[in-house]
Amino acid sequence: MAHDPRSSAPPKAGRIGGADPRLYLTDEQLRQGIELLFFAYRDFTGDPDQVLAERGLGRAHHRTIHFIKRRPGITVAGLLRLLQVTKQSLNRVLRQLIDDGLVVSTEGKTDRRERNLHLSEAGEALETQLSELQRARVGRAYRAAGSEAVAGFRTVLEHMIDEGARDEILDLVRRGSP
Amino acid sequence: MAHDPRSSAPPKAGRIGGADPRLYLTDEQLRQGIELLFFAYRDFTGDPDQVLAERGLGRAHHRTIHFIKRRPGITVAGLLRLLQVTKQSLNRVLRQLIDDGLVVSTEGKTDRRERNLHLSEAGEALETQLSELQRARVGRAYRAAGSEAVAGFRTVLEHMIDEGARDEILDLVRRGSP
DNA sequence: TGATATCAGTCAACAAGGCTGACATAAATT
DNA sequence: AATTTATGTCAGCCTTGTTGACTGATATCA
Repeated sequence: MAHDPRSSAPPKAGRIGGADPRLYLTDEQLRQGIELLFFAYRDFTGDPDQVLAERGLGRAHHRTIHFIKRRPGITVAGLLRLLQVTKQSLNRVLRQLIDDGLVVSTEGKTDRRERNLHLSEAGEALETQLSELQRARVGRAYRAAGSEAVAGFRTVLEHMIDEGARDEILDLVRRGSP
Repeated sequence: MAHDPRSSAPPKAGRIGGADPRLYLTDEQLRQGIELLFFAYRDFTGDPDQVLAERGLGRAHHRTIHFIKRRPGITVAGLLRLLQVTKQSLNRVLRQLIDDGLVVSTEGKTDRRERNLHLSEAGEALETQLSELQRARVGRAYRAAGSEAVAGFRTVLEHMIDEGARDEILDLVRRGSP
């Protein structure tokens, strides 16, 4: 890093240096990136929360629904790997979704210990409603920023993911199935 | 939006027409952006959590410390506006930080009802340790992605913030003080 | 076949960190 | 003097995460 991270006086130029070789990053620039991420993510997750609250659901249910929608037939273990929560924590959420008739759990075809998870019609409808809100927000931001910015946005986010799991996660995001 | 949000079969091209005619946005692209944001943010917030856990603190304390560091002397009300939590919720966190000697609360100079919040030396040290981790991650991602990507990253994030509060927040992020 | 491992589900207990409502105090404002 | 504002606190509730222990059904291995 270019200068002492402990110096509290913000450096003059917020400029992000030249095309490639030595990217001159000040703590101030990094801190702005951090705050931007905080505020953007807060609003990004804020939209669906109201819809969810009306049905007595929370953000955890949203994440679960999202990944089941995206990877129909995913097993409980697969979902656990994606969400990185404990089995007990997921089970409580899943239990509620199944009881509410939003998620359907079926016995595994080849391995009957497994459960394959799908959205019911009602689940699909809710997922659509929720993701609509987020797609609208992201879509607005993408359009306002332009395609080059979008490419940059994605590149930075990709590099922000833990290096160890990066390739696996990116594969997963792009291909859809684990 | 271009296509029926209720159609469950993923549309070939869920184009969202708009400002930039070259920008051809499919639902798939938007969904990838959403997932990328989810995974990146998870890892981004993950680093400090271990350090915090050792001291019996959580993410809420981190956010509080971050904003006090960034805006020394901020009042309780100011912090409430930034964090958008209830007074009771913030107070619990703040109480703990003050009791642990990480945050100092002093009577307002002009208005003695107010409290001005500052980090103690110990608080500064912790903040440095925590933000170091995040700056390292963001810095790595910035350097790997290059300056153009960084600009795009910021632009998209900025547009993802609620339009109503956007200017205020961006001012705040850039100028530092509310 | 019999032992072991794996996948899923559940019970119980706990903690962090949100929330609401009610209320108290001191200081500023009208 | 009355009211409003800034802060702090008590009590209770909810969601969503955790750990640990244990069960049942099925798959796999020796």
